[in-house]
Amino acid sequence: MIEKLLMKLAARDEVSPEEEAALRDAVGDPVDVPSDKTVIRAGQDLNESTLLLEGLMCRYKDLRNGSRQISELNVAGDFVDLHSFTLKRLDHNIMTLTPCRIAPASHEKLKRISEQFPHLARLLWFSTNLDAAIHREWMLSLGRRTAVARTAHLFCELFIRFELVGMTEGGGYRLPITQTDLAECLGLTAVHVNRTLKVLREQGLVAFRGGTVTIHDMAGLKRIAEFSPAYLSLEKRPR
Amino acid sequence: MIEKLLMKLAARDEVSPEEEAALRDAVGDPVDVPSDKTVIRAGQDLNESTLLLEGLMCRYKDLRNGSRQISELNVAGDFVDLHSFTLKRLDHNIMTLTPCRIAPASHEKLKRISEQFPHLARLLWFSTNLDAAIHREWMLSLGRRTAVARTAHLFCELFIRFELVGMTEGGGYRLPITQTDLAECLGLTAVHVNRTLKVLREQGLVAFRGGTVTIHDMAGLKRIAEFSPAYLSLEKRPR
DNA sequence: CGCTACGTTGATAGCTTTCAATTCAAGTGG
DNA sequence: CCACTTGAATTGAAAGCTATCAACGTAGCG
Repeated sequence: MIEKLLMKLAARDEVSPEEEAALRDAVGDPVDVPSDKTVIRAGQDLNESTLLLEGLMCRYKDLRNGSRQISELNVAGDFVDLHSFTLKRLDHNIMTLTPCRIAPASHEKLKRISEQFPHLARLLWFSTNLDAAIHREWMLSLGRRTAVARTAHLFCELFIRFELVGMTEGGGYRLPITQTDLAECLGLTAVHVNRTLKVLREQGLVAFRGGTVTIHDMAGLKRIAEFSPAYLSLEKRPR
Repeated sequence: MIEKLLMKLAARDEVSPEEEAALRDAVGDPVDVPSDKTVIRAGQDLNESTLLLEGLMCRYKDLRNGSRQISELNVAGDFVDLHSFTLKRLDHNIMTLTPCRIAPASHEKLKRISEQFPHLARLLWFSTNLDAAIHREWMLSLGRRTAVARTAHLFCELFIRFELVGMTEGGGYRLPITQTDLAECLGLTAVHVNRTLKVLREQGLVAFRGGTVTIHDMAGLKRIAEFSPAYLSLEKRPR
């Protein structure tokens, strides 16, 4: 059940059998949630974190005028709100973008991990630091990249993140979200995302249709996105 | 020396005398660094984290065309790269924006803290999660707020962060950086920041001149920024 | 008294948004 | 099997916010 989470952790550091057991023990029974449902609301008091087993979720905030910014896309294996373990209340909402299966991990058990398995705790800490690194890259996109580069960059990032949990198929992957969802990730309007996708498609770089991303020219895509995977900490080393 | 760091932590949770001692023990001798110096470069292998004692620093990334995005401003008392403890290599550069005094904290000692003082470790973990929360708020600014709201929001955020370490004076604070620096935080050009500052000034909300921010109408400033301090986790509670 | 960094202002260009329509795909019911 | 419905994707035209390019003002300094 926590296999995808383990794949991601194991790509970054050794995980001992005892640590794996502790992690398994911390995760409770899975629950199914329909699409487009806000699972966690900003400000709510939390005593457990949520592990995403299947599906796509996102973190978002919105403004009074209704405009919304998604701050992270979460794929299977992601601990969508591990940061609530220390924050206790989140500053953003979390919703499903597709039907999802999730499982809780009580803060009580996570606390025990932090006391009895310091190395595992550091790995979990690492995971939240990785989220922050992704946030910084998105800031660079939002603040400085053009719409085309920004969109290309997101497709590159997701390729690697899906690859880490064995969810790419050939040069692409399933991403069953709407152009409006994409727009809310990219700080653009849905209309402009549509035009931007058209450019990427016509340049033979990548196609996003019917909820799947097909990368036709990875090198070219990375080039215009100025994509470098370093921020994803893909090295396996003691942490 | 670590007083400002302690002020910030103590605002969020109890810090025991033993924990305080462990923290003091982890921090090495201070060093002075001139302004505009990149102290840490992306990709470099790190075995210590840096505590900012005095001055202003920032994290930034840039694109091939030379445009730069600052992803966080760090004030005195901030651990500017605590996340390098688990990341080991940073995805961004860190530079001084003013003359600074910094002090190192070896990863070795931090590791010991994670093993012997799990609660203190959680507080440090909390600090990095707080950085991520700030990142998310900046993403909302970069992606969805107008130039005026974005600038106003930054001034609100900094007011609270300076207040936490006792560095506000009346309705304002020192912020000895250039409009170009601000532009790199806000995802704007320096020229547009200049015009935006003019609007804020003429509306009687806030003035930024000679490196100091003077807030004339905090309520109005918060209103146009849609500023709510919740993301700064200002509650004192067990973590 | 020039030099230089920073701040200010004006005019113009350009990317993205807005507003509106139209097309497409998929599901529902007659 | 085919209208009807609905959400999503496309496309066009116009408006708007921000960037660009350039010039000029200001203040600190050797």
